[in-house]
Amino acid sequence: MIINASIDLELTQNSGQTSQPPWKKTNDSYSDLVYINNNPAIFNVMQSGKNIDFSYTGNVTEDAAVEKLKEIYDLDFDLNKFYRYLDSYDELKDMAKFCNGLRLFQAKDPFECVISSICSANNSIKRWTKSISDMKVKWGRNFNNHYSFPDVKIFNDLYLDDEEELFETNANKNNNLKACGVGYRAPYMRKASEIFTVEMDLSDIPKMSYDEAFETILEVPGVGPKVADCILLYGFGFRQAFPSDVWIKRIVSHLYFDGKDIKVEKVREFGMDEFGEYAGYVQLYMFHYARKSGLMERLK
DNA sequence: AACCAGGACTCTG
DNA sequence: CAGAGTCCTGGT
Repeated sequence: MIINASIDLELTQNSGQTSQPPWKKTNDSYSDLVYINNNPAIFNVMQSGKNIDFSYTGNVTEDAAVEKLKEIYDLDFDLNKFYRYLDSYDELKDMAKFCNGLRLFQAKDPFECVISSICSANNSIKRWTKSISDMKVKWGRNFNNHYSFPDVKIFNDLYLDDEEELFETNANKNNNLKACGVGYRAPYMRKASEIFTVEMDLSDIPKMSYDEAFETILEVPGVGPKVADCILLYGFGFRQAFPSDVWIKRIVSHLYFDGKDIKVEKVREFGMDEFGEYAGYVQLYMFHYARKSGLMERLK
């Protein structure tokens, strides 16, 4: 069925948002395993003009499936209104045309988003997406050749590296976190999953204010300000988050501060004050505008 | 083959 | 409290 909402699927899938790695691509369609009230379904999406051609299999109602699809691709977000907003500022004018149809790519699973975001720190998109995909194949549930992200309980029992694995058991090898190429982030990830079993419940986050959620998620090992904002934006839809890293710093500094070197922390405050509810989207569009327009090369 | 990029954390002053 | 050094891996 055609879902009437403009989006560029290719762009959105490959925009490096830390909710999840890109979905499995077969010919022109992307598919993945999605759970709706614990019922597995395979979602399949394809570009159809400006819209999405959506199909699914699984024991869920069409209404529930479409609703979930809208959540994941943020289809209720009014892109045209956002483009009018961008057009009204000299600094942001050019961005829409370089990123037309780019939308938030939101988490299917908040825990997957947390681990993906921790994994993305000090890392490349290519590398963290491969790590997460490897984890899914190793420890996720298999449903019609698609894999879920392993849940907290499973994650809790994982070994960190070959040594630990060998010491604990003489069974498999390469069945540990470091074998997924996460390096020194492995202990952060395991500690994080421990926290979610004993003292923090991810389902509480949506009930909090942005500030409270930010402070809470910062407590998780391996989560600093940038990663916290990624989790809040891509995992929980807090649009006022403005994830700030070196690239956003360079871009903001170039556009608004005459190239002056400013602290990443100041960039975050500036973005939140300046863009309000659009902060998350502006950050997304800035980054891709810089990539596609050649600005990134010039800022290096 | 030696270097570099990328955030969070830890240690130092 | 700010600034510097370190962590791992894939890429040049």
